[in-house]
Amino acid sequence: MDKQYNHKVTEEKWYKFWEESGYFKADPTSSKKPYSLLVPPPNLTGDLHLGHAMEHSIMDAIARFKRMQGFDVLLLPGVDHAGIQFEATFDKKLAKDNLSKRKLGREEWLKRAWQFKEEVYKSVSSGWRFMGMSADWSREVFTLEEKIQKAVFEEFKSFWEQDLLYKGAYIVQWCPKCGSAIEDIEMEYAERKEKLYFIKYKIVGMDKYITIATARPETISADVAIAIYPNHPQYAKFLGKKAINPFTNTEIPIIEDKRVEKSFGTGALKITPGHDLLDYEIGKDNNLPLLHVVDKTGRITDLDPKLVGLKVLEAREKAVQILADHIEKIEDYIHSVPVCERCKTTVEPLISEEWFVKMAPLAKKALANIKKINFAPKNYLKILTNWIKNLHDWSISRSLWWGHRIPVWYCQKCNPNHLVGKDKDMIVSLEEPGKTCQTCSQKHWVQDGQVLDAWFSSGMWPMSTLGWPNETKELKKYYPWDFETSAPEIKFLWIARMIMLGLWFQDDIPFKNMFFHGMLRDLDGRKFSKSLGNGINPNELRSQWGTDATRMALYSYAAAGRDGRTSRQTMDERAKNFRNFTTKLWNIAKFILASQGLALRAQNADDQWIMDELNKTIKTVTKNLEEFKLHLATDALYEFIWHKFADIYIEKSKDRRAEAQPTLEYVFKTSLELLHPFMPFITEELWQKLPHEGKSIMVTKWPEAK
RNA sequence: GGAUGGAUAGCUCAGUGGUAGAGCGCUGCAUUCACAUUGCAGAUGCCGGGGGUUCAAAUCCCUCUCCAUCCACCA
Repeated sequence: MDKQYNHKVTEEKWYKFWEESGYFKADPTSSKKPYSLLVPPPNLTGDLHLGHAMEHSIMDAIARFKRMQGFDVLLLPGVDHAGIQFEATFDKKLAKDNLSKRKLGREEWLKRAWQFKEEVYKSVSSGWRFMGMSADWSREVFTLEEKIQKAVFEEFKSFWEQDLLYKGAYIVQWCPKCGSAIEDIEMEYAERKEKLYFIKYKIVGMDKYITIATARPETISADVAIAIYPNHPQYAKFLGKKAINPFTNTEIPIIEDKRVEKSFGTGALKITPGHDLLDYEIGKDNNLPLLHVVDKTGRITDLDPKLVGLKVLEAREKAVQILADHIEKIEDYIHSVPVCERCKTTVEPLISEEWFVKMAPLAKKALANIKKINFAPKNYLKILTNWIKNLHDWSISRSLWWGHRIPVWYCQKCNPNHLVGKDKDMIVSLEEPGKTCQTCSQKHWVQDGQVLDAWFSSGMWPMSTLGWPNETKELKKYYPWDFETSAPEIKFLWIARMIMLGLWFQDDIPFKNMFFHGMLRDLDGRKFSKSLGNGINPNELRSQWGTDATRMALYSYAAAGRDGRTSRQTMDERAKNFRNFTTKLWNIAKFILASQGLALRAQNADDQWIMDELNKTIKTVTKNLEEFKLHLATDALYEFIWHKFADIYIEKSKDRRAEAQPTLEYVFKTSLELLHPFMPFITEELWQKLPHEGKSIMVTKWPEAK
């Protein structure tokens, strides 16, 4: 045996051996019981970070454990097309070559986007096969590939036929930079210092004024009313009268609404239903008109001839100048404004034509069945249940090009405004319809220009990856999935959607065990991000300390739902400890193998003691793995192997070497088997050197306590 | 405003009714012995504050303080 362990050589050798032996492959035709694990698909554009490394390490440990227990394991990998993120990256690249969407046109843009996708994929995909993950790479799925496209179409079509889809003018959060509606959960808030303007409106026919407070004077020409809170001490007497908009000189009604805050400003609010969510609701309930004064590029529309063409902030300045005589006072005002999570642009609420899914029936079914899922930690059942209870309809359209294009075709001649309804000239179809329009008997089909929210497809991931809507043998055997893991970050975006869609389309929960790992953060508790430059590259850790040691270091952060703080130094310290552990294993093997063949059939109390301890360890490790408590399983193994077997038993065995040899071999071989799910490489290397049966530790039988 | 976590050794974290734990760091000793990528020994803690339940509380309950995350709202 070499004096020292070389992790690089070993890892490469055994990974290749395992893959070539077909050990990673699931076999839907086998009679073994299935155990299925669905890998959360990483974003196409993203480099894999420490969080992925932990996710992979967790899934792989469970997969290897179940494989050794005799299950037919499917560990299924995939890749996400990452809608907005990919599109933004690609557009940036095009801009460097002085190209743009407008210059290329949709068809050419998509052609190049796919080429770019291939390039990106080639450069990053090999990096995904890391941490020793025993995934069935032959089944890797991409969210835009044909199989998934078919499933997404079926999903859309079913919703349409079940009358759960509608398209409508609705107030949405619009990102002018991304040029797309975004959802609440895709926004974040940034604190901004702005001004609060107190503007006087004259009451028609009276020499009295009503003062409102607003941060957005530039939208004043889209005002359609003034609302006061009920029983306003000063203003209630103006109810039913009209006020004069000082900017446009038009008359608008004064109404009462309990949603107006007493304590904010003057207790009176200008109602701009086209550009504010609350105003939209109040406007709708009072049958007020809907006016747009800001367009989708963030500029003032021709509704306002004085400000037309100006950007929002320029318009605000000019509006304030024009309104100077009507402004009672200006206060400094610090508040949080919604910004786009991706590009940090201020989000503009405005009216847009979007597609929606009616969620009420899906939510109902999810709520009736969600308890069947075993959540780790348990409190996620409540968190998800509460969210689903308060669910709004799901806005599924995005004004992007990179994604699943909405499979709806309109007759350009008979339905030029692209209206939607069973009686409209439109067809739900993946391809351009072969038939003619029923009104004009001609073919003038144009497809809806928007694409579907990426989560509309990833929400179907548990089914679409298995071939749904076809009743494949995979779907029958592996659905529902036995194990799914995720960062808590996407519990609503992804996990809740999978639960609702799985129950809706497959009439069963998508996974039996849902494990939320914690978020790894830096020592100040901040997220890892490119812009902060605080990320830790898992590959550097692997090459310095070995994949096995890196995995073990990550398991110590793998308690369900617990965030962890770490740094390169902290990771190094932990990984170093486990690198030392691999060295220890190596040296134990050297010691045992030096006297191979020496064997006397005799036992003493020491042998009995270590066998008892081994049995206890088998029970602990098995139980903790069954309960997904990986950190406790690895703790128990580390303690047993190092401090009981090596420090005590081996030391004592030196006086009675031949007698102890069979026990030494047996205990060590069994320990390696218990350790294999966590440290796959060194355990294979050493197991192969010890007397053993079978071709690989990977497919040997999981130890049982005696 | 609502919800959910967390506060344990210098640092990062386990532990969830029965004599306070690990790793790293620190101190001392050991070295022809499988292993210095080591072994042995050791120091370090009012387990956030206060109250309660119990024979017994880091652990269960109440309360306070601080921290974090998520959700809602921000005219």
